[in-house]
Amino acid sequence: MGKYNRLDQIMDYLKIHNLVTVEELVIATEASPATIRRDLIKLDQQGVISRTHGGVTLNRFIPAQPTTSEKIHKNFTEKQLIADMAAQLIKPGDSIALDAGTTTLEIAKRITQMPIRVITSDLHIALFLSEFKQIEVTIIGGKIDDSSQSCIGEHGRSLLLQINPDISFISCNSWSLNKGVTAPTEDKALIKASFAEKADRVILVADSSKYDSYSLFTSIRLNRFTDIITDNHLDAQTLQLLQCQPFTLHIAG
Amino acid sequence: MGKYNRLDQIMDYLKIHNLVTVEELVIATEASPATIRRDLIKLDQQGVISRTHGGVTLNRFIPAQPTTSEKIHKNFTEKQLIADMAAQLIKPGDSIALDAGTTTLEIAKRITQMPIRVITSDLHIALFLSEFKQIEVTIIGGKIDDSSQSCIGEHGRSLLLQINPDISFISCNSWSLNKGVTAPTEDKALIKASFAEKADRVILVADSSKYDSYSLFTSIRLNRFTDIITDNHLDAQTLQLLQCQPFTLHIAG
DNA sequence: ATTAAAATGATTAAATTTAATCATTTTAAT
DNA sequence: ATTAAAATGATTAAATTTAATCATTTTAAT
Repeated sequence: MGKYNRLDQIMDYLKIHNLVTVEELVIATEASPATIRRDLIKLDQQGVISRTHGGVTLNRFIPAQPTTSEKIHKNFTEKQLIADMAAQLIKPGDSIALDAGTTTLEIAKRITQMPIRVITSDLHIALFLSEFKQIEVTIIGGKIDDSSQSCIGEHGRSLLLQINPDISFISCNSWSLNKGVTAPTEDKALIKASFAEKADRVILVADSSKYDSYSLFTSIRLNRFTDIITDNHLDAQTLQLLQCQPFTLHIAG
Repeated sequence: MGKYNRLDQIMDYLKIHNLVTVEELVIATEASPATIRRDLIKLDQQGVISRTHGGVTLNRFIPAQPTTSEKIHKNFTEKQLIADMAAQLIKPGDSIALDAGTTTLEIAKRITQMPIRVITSDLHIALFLSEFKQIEVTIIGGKIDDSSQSCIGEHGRSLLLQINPDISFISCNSWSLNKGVTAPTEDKALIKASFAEKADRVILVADSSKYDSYSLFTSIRLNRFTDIITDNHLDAQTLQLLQCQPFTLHIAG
């Protein structure tokens, strides 16, 4: 396996120190400023850090952040369009459930000023939303899955089965008409399924690039959803097929 | 109450954008660079943000971070000394429970390379430790308390009562021989008490400045603890009193 | 061991950010 | 309405960071 190199050293330093200068990393790694800058360019291209003229941080969350105001008004990704549409379905006073994921995090970013209750399995979403006073946040609890930094396991499931949200937003890495929403581990599949259990409205938020792929465990059949929000890059045939299904298909963008 | 001013605007911008430049804030607030810098100096003095020459972030956690290498080797606070001592009591393979708080977060920072299991109520600790592969993290779940960004309520308590850690580290804002460890709300007191329930060793980590103050709810009597770790600023009389108690008193520093 | 490629470090100029200063505008008190 | 104090904005020089270039060192393949 990959050995512990200077890039790992920089990453570990960034994990412990919020905002860092090149100078600090020079001291921590005993490399030259030029080398550190070259490393930072690599890490930046990987998308794991953010840089300014004079500062570096780990991208703990808030992925693919446009950094200049120019960019804010263009380069909307599919996920952002999907999140826009999803957020519009939420009304003040609602209780909503947010599955772990970047699309659901995008939804979270759009509801910060709304008086609502949110239940989530995602540490990033919980921490992010808990900074806004109008929002009451509940995290389901349980063992933390390293890759997604979200809760998995029976403990969180038991909480989800006790709660009846107005809307449950579920994201995924793979979905298809045949296999439904699938997940790579049984644990993750179980939590995802629990999100769909008690909600009045169950909404899949998934971009078209994830369509027609699948992982080992089926979590939720598509006909369990009341709505699916996706982007406008599905092919015509698929579109036709999905429009005949019992759920409402929303095309964002 | 205070109205929504430019400082709030800056803070809200920082909550959504990880790493930010003065230029961005100029655009977001429609103020001049000079004004933004003056605001940032204020926020920096309040300790809520970190600055470099060219970047600003919110201090999401990792409090009172020394920013230059000089400072790393001096200015150790009492909390850090306490955390040093606490971390030394942890052995590879242990299961430990970490109460919410900055002292326990300091402990977390010292055990990142150790193969252990950690259970915590604190979102920051959970998120922080979940980035290190050797550590298995569990969060107790429940409603998030805004002020401490940690879990409170019955759901998390039920998890704590199912788990038997080797050591439970408990922090507090107020402690005394008479009233024990106290907390401002019943919810918080209950969670804290639950941390002390099942652990083999129950350790209070609290600096001396918090001694002899109290809040409304008593959470844990001092004689429930097996150890107390504090700093060397307790007065002689108190010291003598505490040394006669059944717990082991550790003085850090 | 030799060689070529890649990585690193030092140097310098260019770009960017900050601090200091002072004029102007806004706010708050009477 | 008037006045003083505070806040803000513009300008410029100083400080800091970055990018570019090239020499040197390290690494990997034969």
